[in-house]
Amino acid sequence: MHDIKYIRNNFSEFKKQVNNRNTEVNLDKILELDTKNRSLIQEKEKLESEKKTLSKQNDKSLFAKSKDLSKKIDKISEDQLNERKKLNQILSQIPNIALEDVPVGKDEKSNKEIKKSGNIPNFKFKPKSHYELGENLNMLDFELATKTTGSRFVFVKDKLAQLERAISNFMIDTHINENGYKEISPPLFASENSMFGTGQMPKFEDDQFEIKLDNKSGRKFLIPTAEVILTNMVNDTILNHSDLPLRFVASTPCFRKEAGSYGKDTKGMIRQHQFYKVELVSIVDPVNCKDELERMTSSACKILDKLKLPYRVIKLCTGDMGFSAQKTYDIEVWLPSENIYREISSCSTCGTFQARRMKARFKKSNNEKEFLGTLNGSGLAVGRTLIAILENYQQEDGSILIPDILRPYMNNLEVISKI
RNA sequence: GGAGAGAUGGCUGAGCGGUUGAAAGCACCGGUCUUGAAAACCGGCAAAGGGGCAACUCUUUCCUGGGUUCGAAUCCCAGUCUCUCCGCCA
Repeated sequence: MHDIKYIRNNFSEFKKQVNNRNTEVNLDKILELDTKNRSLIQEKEKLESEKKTLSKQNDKSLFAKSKDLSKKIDKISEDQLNERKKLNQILSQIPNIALEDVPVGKDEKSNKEIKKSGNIPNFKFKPKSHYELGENLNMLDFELATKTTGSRFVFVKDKLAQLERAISNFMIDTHINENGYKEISPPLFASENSMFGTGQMPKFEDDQFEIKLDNKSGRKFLIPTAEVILTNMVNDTILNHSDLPLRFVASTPCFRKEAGSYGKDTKGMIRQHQFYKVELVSIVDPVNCKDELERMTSSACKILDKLKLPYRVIKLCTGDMGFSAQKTYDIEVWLPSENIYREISSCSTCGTFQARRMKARFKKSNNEKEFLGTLNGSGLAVGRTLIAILENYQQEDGSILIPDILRPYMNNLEVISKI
């Protein structure tokens, strides 16, 4: 959510920056609504002030007049609330604006590669896809999932299930022991308010799974990412400056409808309705957002380094970033079967955009309150890491070598092969 | 599922129709004292929004939404959430 004052005072600049974000919001309407809203407020307040004075006099002869004022106030108040509602509706749909160093562009073609790391494996045979490998091992079962559940789900079995768990534990351990994150095991349901806070709602409601608890309580949604629940830990709070930075890590299932991606990545477990992800969230003094983003991204890269998987880091352009992001690095891992890099992590700073929606603030030394900076990143997507290991560590006979660093998590198993 | 209790500023907690935006304590900030710190003492300290270059000023807010009243944190109704007890339960 943007500060209306900022919009008012920097309108043309703001408009230009929002247009870089591929949105079709009627920004001129904002100014109009804002002006209307404020003039109604002035009218209302003038009458309220009058009424207050009358009331204080406690004089019977003035009661009728006061009652009359009340009616007028009610009327104006209703109009004003109406205008403000319309204004907020528009404001809540405007994406964050990008930092200066973010490339301007319409789609992924304008993204900039900024780092490449690791060696692309040179196979003496034609590398198989992760689903071929997994199915041949009898350890990935898509058909079974179709039977029990439906499309875009998978059964991971036996040693691959163990490997998946190992990946997740290894990532968490690294982040808590080496990168200073605190482990959290959060709820997987989020309230509508939390979904609003991080920006999933109202604009992206169609991507979310709503859960019906009962008829009484408020709306609940399965988290599409732990970012929602971890970031909202500071919802409506005022932290002390000395509490900062807060760094959280959680490994959770994530649930997404993947609406609008029909026909995309239908084979394999690249795009599922449910997947595990290790998520990193930082809550910081907003002046530190940029540094924290670098730190977070390198925390995520470190995982790939340790797994010895080849990857590259991409700086997303304005048109390709997520709704709440101010700047985003995607980390892409090499997939031999596709001969391309695929996204395995996305690290973003949101500046104060989410904090403003959440009313998440901190107290500065002079007691002034300021909105917090929030960042989130995958560290990493567990399912996709499993895919990357399958494909990059495959051998000609279809067995999978286990990366050294994961062996302690696998009872020192060295290779996964068909039984 | 049944029965109760509650929701007040960053926190704890008074107030229960008319200078109450709200006592008190804690926390925090400034100062005195001290070589420095602590303690003690003095002072300050809610938020959001509107107007003004500014000093400043106005309005709203005591869970949310309605209602009663000239006037509501205080009374009434509905809702949400929290807690306790009973039942059920991984």
